[in-house]
Parts: sequence; structure tokens; C-alpha cells
Amino acid sequence: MGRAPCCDKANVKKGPWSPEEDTTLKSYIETNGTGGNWIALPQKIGLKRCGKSCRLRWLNYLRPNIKHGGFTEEEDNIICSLYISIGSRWSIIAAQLPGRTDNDIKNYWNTRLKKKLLGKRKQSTNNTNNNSLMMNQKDTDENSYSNSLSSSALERLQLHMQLQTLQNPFGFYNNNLSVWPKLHPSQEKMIQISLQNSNNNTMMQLQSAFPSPQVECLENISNSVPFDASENNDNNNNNHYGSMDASSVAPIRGQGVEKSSNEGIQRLENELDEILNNRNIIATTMEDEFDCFKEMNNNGSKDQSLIWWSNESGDTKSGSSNSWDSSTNLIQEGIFQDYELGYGL
DNA sequence: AAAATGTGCAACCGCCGGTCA
DNA sequence: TTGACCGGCGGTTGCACATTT
Repeated sequence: MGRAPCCDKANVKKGPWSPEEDTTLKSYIETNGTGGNWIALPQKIGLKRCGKSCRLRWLNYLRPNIKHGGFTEEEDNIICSLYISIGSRWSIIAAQLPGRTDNDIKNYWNTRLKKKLLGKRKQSTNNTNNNSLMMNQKDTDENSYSNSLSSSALERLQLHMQLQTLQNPFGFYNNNLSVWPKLHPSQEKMIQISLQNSNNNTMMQLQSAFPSPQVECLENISNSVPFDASENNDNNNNNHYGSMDASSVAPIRGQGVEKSSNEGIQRLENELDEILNNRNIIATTMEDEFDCFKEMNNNGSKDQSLIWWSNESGDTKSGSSNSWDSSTNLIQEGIFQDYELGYGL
């Protein structure tokens, strides 16, 4: 049996809001607040709207200091960075961008930013390989691969690799540590835990598929340093969420989110296996994707686009701790903490 | 000029977790 | 402890407008 609807759908208005409705809602909330009950609010003020609809309208449009459009490159970078790190958790991403709503960022990502980074993939593939039967086979394989991997994970993997390629287009799997986006310690920990919980061949497979000092480093870590779960608790007590909205750091919920550590680890393992199994497909298609970066490279934006992936000081010895822009470092701590919590790690 | 196609974005939908009686 | 209610979230849809054919 389904859940009862939040309102009488037959008697509520849907669709675009009129200026009169906006005025009514805005003036009431500015004067009285929401009253702590969105469901009851429309009845109070005589709006034939669902409470949820009122809430959404207020949060996404009527609320003061809302910015629409005109995303800056810095905002682009933040969005990309966080998307790769935590996926489509728009509320958390929005919390890092004052004046932006999760809906706005989500739309911006889906309609522009994602295409900017990934969207030319198909076109470039076709241009480069017009008459190649092998490429037709490759495309088929790639599509199959794409379908098999969750779109979020796939996009993040692609972005990860494309950013790497941008910095060093002549060596996909070279051993230059500075090329690899450095992992946050918590990310390393996640990988470490997932590997500890899988068979010992997994790290060898990872190193084989993506040979890099970073993976090698992770291998060493996993062999020598047991993970101390209490560290997470310490982090929890230190308010590493920074300026993040308290509502944004609730445990992960919703579709596709694991409810136990075993499920989380299992998913990590599964996605890693799929990545490894399809390594060759990815490797051959990466070359077709070079021009995906040209747009990001224009206007001297390359450095800015990648500043949060590289160590500004030029120190390439550390594989983990200096990869994040200092202004958001504490916030990132919180984000990954949240990520860990979401995976039950 | 008209039709087809693409794009951007506001709004809706359904699910989930927290709260409280 | 349980279940209803509510807020919040991410995914998706639908429509207006822009661009291309």
C-alpha cells in the first residue's frame, strides 16, 4: 500500500507560479516565517498549492540572496570537484556555493557542465573513427560498459581520467604522481577498507590497470597500516563540516545508497571490478576524448580548472594531503566524512 | 517561413530519514 | 516500539524558448 499523498492533489494548483502567488508567499514568510509547517502554510495564506510546492518555490526562487545563472569558473571548479568526489549530492554541493540552490546546480550540471566535460565524447569519437569497423565494435563495447556502470560512477571515472589526460595527454598510465588527482586521506581510507575486505588480488589488479605511484602507495598503506575506525569518531566530534548547512550533512539517503558497510564495500568492489574489466575499452577511447578538454583549456583556464587537483607548491612527494584548495579544506573533510558515513565506513 | 530539434530551467514526483505522540 | 506526519533530497518531466535544417 502506497503512502498517503501530502496534500489533496485534486484541489491544488500545479505548474508555474503567478506573480500574485509569489507575492503572497514571499510577504507571508518574510513577515511570519514558515511557521514550522509547510504543509499547513498554503491553507493559512489562501494559496491552492501543495506545501511542498511552496517550500520549493521559496527555497529555489523567492528566498533572499538567490543567484540565478552566471556561474563563475571558480564555481564550475567547485561543482566538478565535489561531483567527482561525492557524486550527485546537490544539497551538499550547494552548501559550498552561497546563493546557489541544489536545483540550480543540478540543472546546471545536467545541461551544461557535464556536456562541457563529457559531451563531446561521442562527436569526437565519430570524427576520428568514421570508417572503422573496429571502432564500431568499440562503441558497442563502450555502450555496454556505460550501461553496466552507474552513470554517476561512470561520469566521475571519466572526469577523473579526463582531468588526468588534460595534464598529460601523452601518457594515460604513466608514473608521474603529480598527474594523478590526489586522493583525500578519507578517500584513500575508503579504498583501503574496500580492498581489505576483498581478496588480495584486487590491489594488484588496480595497480595493473592504473599503474601509478598513488595506487602503489595505497597498496603499501593497505599492507602496513591498519585502519583505525576511531579516527572517524574524532572527526565527527570536531565539526569538520565547516560552514555546511546542518541539514546537508544528514546521512546519505535515497536511491542507490547502501545501508550497511558490507553493501557499500560490495558496491565499491563491484564498480572497481567493472572498471578493471573494461580498462582496455576505456584506454582506447580516451584518445578520442582529447578535444573534450580544449574548451576547458581556452582562455588560460587550464590552470584554474585544475588547481584543485594539483599541488600548487609543486611538491609531488605527498600523495594525499595537499590536494584540496585551502579555502575549502575543512569543508572537504566534512564532506568525505559524510561520504564515509554514507558508505557505512 | 515553417518544422524539427536542442536547450535551459522550473516544478513535480516519489522515496527516505527524523521526529513525535 | 510503532506508525503517521513532515521536511528534505535526487531524479525526472514538461514546457517555453532558441537554434538548426
